[in-house]
Amino acid sequence: MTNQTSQCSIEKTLKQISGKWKSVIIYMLLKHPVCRFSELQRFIPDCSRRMLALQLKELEQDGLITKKVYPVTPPKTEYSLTERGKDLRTVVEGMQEWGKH
Amino acid sequence: MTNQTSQCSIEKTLKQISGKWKSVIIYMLLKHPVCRFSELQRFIPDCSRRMLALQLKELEQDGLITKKVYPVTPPKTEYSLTERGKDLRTVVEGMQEWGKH
DNA sequence: CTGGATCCTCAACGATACTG
DNA sequence: CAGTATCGTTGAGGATCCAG
Repeated sequence: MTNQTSQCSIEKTLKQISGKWKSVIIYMLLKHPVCRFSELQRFIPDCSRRMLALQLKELEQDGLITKKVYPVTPPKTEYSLTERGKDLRTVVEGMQEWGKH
Repeated sequence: MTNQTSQCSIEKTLKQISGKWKSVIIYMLLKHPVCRFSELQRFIPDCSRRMLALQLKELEQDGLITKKVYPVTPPKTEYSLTERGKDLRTVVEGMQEWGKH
C-alpha cells in the first residue's frame, strides 16, 4: 500500500505557466510589481500584443495576476501579481538563473 | 543607458523543459536517480511510450540527462540526470510544491 | 491605449502497429 | 525490453484588421 501513485503536482503547475510568455510575464511583474499593458509590451518586445493580452487573461482567470482598470480615456490598466502568483517566485527566478547558464 | 533590455533567460529554460512531460521526468529522476525506461513508464503512466522516448531523447540531446545502454538481450537502459539536469532541482521541486497548492 | 475578432499555419501530441 | 515508423488530429500561436 505504498503511495506509489505518481504523487506529482507538476502537471497542474505546468498547465498554468506553460504558455509561451506566462513565466516571463510573471518574472517581469516580480521585478516591476505594477505594470501597465504597454509597459509589459516594452519589457517583452518579442511577445505580440495579441499574445500578451491572451496570456494576461489566462493568468488572471487562473488567479495568478490581478487587473485594475481605470475608467479613463484613453484606457489605462494595471497588472500585478496575486499572492498565489508571487508564490511562483522560486520557480520563475530559478528558471531565470538556470537559463543564464 | 539602463540595461532595460529584457535580460530574460527564461525563454531559453522554457525551450528545454516545456515539453509536456520533461519536467515530470526530471522530477522522477531526482527522486529515483537511476531509472530504466520501463520504470519511468510506471512512474508516469499517463505518458505514452512514444512520448516518453521522444522527450527522453530531447532531454539527452540538450544535455540534461544521460543514457546508458547495456548491450544485453533483452535490451536494458538506464537514465540519470547530468549535473546540468540536477541544477533544475530548485525549479522542478518548486513546481511540485506550488502545484500541491 | 487596451484590447477583441478572424483566419491560418505548423508543430506538438495521440493512437496504433512494427522491430532488434 | 526499449524503442521506431506512420498517420491523423488539435490547438497554440502568428498576422492582420477592427473597436471602445
